[in-house]
Amino acid sequence: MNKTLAITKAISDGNRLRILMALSDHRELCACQITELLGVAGATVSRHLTVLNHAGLVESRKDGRWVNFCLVENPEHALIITWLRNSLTTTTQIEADKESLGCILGQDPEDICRKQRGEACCPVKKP
Amino acid sequence: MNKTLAITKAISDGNRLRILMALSDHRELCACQITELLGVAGATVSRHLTVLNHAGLVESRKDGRWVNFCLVENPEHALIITWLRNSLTTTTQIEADKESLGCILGQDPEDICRKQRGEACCPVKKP
DNA sequence: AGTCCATTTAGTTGTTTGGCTAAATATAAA
DNA sequence: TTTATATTTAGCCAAACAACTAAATGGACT
Repeated sequence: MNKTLAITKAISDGNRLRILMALSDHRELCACQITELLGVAGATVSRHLTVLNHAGLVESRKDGRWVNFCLVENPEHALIITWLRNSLTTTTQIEADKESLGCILGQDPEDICRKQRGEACCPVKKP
Repeated sequence: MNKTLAITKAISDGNRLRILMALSDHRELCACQITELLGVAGATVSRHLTVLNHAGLVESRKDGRWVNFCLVENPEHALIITWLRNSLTTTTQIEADKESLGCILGQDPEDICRKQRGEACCPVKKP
């Protein structure tokens, strides 16, 4: 039962659901893009990603200083991911996130990180 | 997102998963039978059932002093219930529960409640 | 009415969890 | 090597939660 519980606990938090939906729309996102989307501290995002990873829902791929995350393609998870997509795609939060992600993907990750540590950077568009 | 979160939070507890699996095997169970299965205080079971009810997963039917619970048949929940059954039916905990439930259903609920309040289950005449 | 009793609600306690900041780690560039 | 920086880990705090006991509720019975 522990494996199942790891998954149900992993999906019982709003920010983690937002991460899963973002990754189900865009194959791969780096930590700073997810941080920008959620608007919480990078350390907090990292911990959420660890929870999702331990549940087997998300995996990471290192690319230099950057770390990219994507959903694990596992037939055992197909039902639950489908159910989450069905339940969430029409919610205002997830629709707003989809819009935000459009902006975020249009920016250079370097600029995103600069902004996140409080430095000035190129104009930022927000919906 | 709140509706979805109510469901994911509801299924993120081991005892509540046990309740859901029990109800998916036996159409209807009364509170004292579930209490007997889980082996925790009746008040605790009542709270778990309230959480499941608020998430829309479980409904109750009063029958005199007794209260019977069953799964809500809702197409929106079909996927998640199926996924839970797939993930859990082979776990030792749920298999043990299935066995226990066989015994519990064979007993008179009156006896179950007597036992739960500490009386001998097959009343012995006192001098 | 009065009693019994299955269940729920209140109130308490110890644990878990999600957030933060600051320090540590690991990689790239200078 | 030294510096810069993206991410993770550690440590802290407040809110949420699951368990318990005791009190309240509501139905059935005499």
